[in-house]
Amino acid sequence: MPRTESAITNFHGFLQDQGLKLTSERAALVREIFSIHYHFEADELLFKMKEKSVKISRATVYRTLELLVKSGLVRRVHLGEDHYHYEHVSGDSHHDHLVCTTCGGVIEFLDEPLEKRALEICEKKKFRPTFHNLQILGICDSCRRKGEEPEAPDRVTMIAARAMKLRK
Amino acid sequence: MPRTESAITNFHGFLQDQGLKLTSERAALVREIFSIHYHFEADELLFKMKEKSVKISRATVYRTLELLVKSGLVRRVHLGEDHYHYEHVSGDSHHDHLVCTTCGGVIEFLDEPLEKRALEICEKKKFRPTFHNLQILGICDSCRRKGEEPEAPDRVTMIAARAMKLRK
DNA sequence: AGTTAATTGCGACTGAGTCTCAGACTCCGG
DNA sequence: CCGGAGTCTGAGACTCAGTCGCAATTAACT
Repeated sequence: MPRTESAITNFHGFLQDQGLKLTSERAALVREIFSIHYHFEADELLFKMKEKSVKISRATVYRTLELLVKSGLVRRVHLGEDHYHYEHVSGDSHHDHLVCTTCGGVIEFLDEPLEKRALEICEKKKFRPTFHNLQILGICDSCRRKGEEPEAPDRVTMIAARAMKLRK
Repeated sequence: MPRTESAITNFHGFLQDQGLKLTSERAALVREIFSIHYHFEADELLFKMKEKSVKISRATVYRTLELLVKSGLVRRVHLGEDHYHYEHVSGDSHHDHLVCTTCGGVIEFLDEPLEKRALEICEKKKFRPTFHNLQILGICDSCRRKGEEPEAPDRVTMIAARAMKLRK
């Protein structure tokens, strides 16, 4: 799977166009990001690098993510609550998200008629779209089956889930 | 315009159902919120109260907003970047947003075919939606006209714009 | 190899949002 | 109309994501 290396090449090209440099830190981050086939958070990435004993500072992680977003190799997504999540762009394209408020799971989808309709709306409003972001919050099938509406939308477990992430 | 008072009545009902109380602070916040006919941020609300010399602490503002969201009288929206924005629900319903990345302006819209399509997608995926949130980022008509693509998406001015908001 | 501008890490900082707890208030029953 | 139980408030400390400034380092072109 040479996807990762081609991503680095792409990124390198982008950096050169901007008069910027491809450093070992940046390359390592791209490699890591393209091995994560899911959404991730900035601090999660930082933590993974630390686990692998690749020393990269928080600032660099954030700076690199910003560059990657600008280059188009990585996309920023809002999922349900809180702060940002990221995902790498796999050559192919855009999709939207169904986010389960009970288990936190995310289902991706791409729906042509919906995309088309969104463009028509923009046209009507004379708005030139560059990107869009649709999340539908709700309850996924499996959560619905086990226990109808298992209480509050589980802020608690989501927080607990990330409590482990020691900082620094 | 008795909308505000009926909102307070609604909220009172909601609170009672939960065994909670309608305090003067909560009422004042509801009154303020229903006089803002646009999106606002939590700290902005705090600031407005301060301006009017109605003393309400930050904690109370956040706590009340949470209750209002739960009660359905206020909606949380993501707009473009950063943190949350809120808007009151005006009896009528849901809408989505076109957000201009140049001037920060927001155009609201409600499009039936699009809403319908979103529901169909949920059905297909056996997902029970409770809410959705669509933002389309791009360039609005007037920004497009004056100067094609006036540089970077103006993070700077957005930050400057809020720099004035002294804390406390 | 040398130069120079870009990059890094560090630690301090910011800003939104949360938590704790003592004192204040609401609301209900009497 | 009063008292008590339990909710609510304000203040300030705290958290957590993200940013910034700066001195030391490094990529990349010559």
